[in-house]
Amino acid sequence: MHSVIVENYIKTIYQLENLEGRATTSLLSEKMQVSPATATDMMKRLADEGIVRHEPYRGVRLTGRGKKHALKIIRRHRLWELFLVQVLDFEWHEIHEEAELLEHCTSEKLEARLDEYLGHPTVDPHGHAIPNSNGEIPNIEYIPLASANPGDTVRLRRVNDDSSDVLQYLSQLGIELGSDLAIVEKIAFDGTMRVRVDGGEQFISEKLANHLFGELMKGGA
Amino acid sequence: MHSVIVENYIKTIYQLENLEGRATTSLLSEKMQVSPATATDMMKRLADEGIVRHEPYRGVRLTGRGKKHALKIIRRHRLWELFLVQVLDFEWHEIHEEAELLEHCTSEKLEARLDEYLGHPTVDPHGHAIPNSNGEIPNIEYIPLASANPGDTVRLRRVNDDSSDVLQYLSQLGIELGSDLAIVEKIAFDGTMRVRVDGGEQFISEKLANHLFGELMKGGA
DNA sequence: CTGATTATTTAGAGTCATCTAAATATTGAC
DNA sequence: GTCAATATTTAGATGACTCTAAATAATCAG
Repeated sequence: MHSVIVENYIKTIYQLENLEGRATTSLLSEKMQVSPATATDMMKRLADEGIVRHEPYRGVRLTGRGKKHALKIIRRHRLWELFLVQVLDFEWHEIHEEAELLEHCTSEKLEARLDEYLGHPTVDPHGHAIPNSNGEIPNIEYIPLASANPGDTVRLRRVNDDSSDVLQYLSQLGIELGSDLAIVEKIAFDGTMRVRVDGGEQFISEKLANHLFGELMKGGA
Repeated sequence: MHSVIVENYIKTIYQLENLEGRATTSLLSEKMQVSPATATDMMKRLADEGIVRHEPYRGVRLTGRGKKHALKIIRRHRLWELFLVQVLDFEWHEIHEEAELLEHCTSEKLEARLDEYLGHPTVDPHGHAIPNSNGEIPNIEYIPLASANPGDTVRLRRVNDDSSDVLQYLSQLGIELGSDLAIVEKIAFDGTMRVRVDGGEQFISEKLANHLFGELMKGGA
């Protein structure tokens, strides 16, 4: 079995691959908070183990086996997040760090029991899909709020940000999964949006709007 | 903070101290499955940190601080055990190994939420007292089944064994916490007991009987 | 109370994950 | 297309935890 450290590299490589196409030395070293030399070493080690394919100077991509590993860890992470919210009454901004630890001490049986207790859930409290026990993950297409226009209403379905601050801020604005965000105005200059939520009006920066995903309910391009 | 490894040494020292008065090099090395040299190293390290007091060639004893550390870990272990049984429907023989991992990835907040969810419990599924959040642990006096005599009935309150096999075997015999064990006969030769439980008769070896603790209900010396 | 046995410690070394500094390869500006 | 800037890899070293083998201390039998 892999150490906690190695599991975290595998998970991070998966995320970088989804985000950037592949995990380069500098991206990996930044995300893992280690020196580039350390990232290179680990990429070579994982390549030797058949978890990734390494093209020197061009980064790594997970193999099929590597992808399965990563999805297993992500599944456990997201099951724990949901469990913390639904059972132990945690807030959505408190769960990421906890799950980051718990995901590495979860046996097959514990994973199965969590899954069962939660009724075989398909999404976590941030709206991310939970891979099934075979490591399959549905690819649900939502649009980023930033791509919507004045007159559109977007129903929030996913927040692509594990940062506690961002999630806490959204809660403060009265925004949660399922909230309908009606775009009143989009400021051309910096992309900031004025949106109506539950009767109130809020400003959402373009940067934040790029992390909010949902379904277009009415209005259009 | 301490590594998982160091936490396990601290916990093991606590257990050995309770069992044998102090943790010697050989006991510690055996329990931790490391060489005696490694145990010595760790004892010296923990002494430097003020977790234990080390008398060379005579083993270690936890300091006040060390004891607090140990009881924190044990508290988390036992809360998780109870949680696994009560919430996730685990059997009592399946929980030790799981809790052995979870105890090391439990934040203050998670510990508090577990405790709250379980209604501030005082004993775990094997009947061991759960230390409170100040690291205080009540010392409840029960008698070992082995000390009881024919005619006595002992109500089972604690099983001093984390081995999955032993617990599974007890379940097979229909014995659980709260069971009344009526001693029918004690074989002089090897101490084996014939006991009546729920209408059936079972044999319990002296070795096992020394791991079963409870209250004397009737009969006497 | 002495010698043999057993327990403990010391010495020296290995592995894993990490670092810094130096060397090498790639990329981008002109 | 060449050279400077940037990214990556290599080389050598460190700390945490582990080992084996050798040295030393404690214990026990006679």
